[in-house]
Amino acid sequence: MNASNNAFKAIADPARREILRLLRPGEMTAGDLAAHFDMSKPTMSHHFAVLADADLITRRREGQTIWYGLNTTVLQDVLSWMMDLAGPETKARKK
Amino acid sequence: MNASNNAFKAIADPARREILRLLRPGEMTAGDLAAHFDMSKPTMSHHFAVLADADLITRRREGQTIWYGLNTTVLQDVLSWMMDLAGPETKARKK
DNA sequence: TCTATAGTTAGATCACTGTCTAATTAGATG
DNA sequence: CATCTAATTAGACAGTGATCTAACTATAGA
Repeated sequence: MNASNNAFKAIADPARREILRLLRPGEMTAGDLAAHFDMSKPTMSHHFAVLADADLITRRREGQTIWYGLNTTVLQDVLSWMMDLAGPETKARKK
Repeated sequence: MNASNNAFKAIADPARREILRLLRPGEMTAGDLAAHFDMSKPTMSHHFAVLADADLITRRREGQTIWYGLNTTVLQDVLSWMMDLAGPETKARKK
């Protein structure tokens, strides 16, 4: 039912949150990203796949290297869900 | 390392997000919460426990019934992490 | 104290997930 | 084309997690 469920699942993992944080300033290659972690490259590839499946990152090939970038549009959904909860005490909205 | 990791894990489940949403307007009893779901009471109890462990909800006994309430303080942490990512394009902050 | 009600705890099961090594694809280059 | 580099896919494995039934704890009331 919830389309952004994948996004919530994706950000549940600390490594994936760190990947997103690293991508905040701009695109990075898969290799450079992987270098920040003490994990095998296949494991990193898996995390990239989960993030991409949730539409949290973009993927672009350039020769041999693959560039990943942050896609904030889905994050906006997650953000707005959270702000609905954490926002001002009373809720004077729809219905 | 990340203290609010439990919170991210907790909100990864759709049922638990719905619980939080239901608690938004105010406290509810375990039974009334459970009535909104097609799950056994023990399963609901498990979800309450996960949310409580993440400090996302409060727990209060009153006679036979237990009242759960939303605790937004941890949500603020999650929120601020997310806003760092989804915020304005350039980040002109601390190192 | 017996019983009914509200809720949790215990224990089992099955699916999913994070991780690894080995093998594979894709592109660049001699 | 042979080979090197970058990255992914395949397959296995252990740990976690969502769920259930059965049993238990706690409170209220007759």
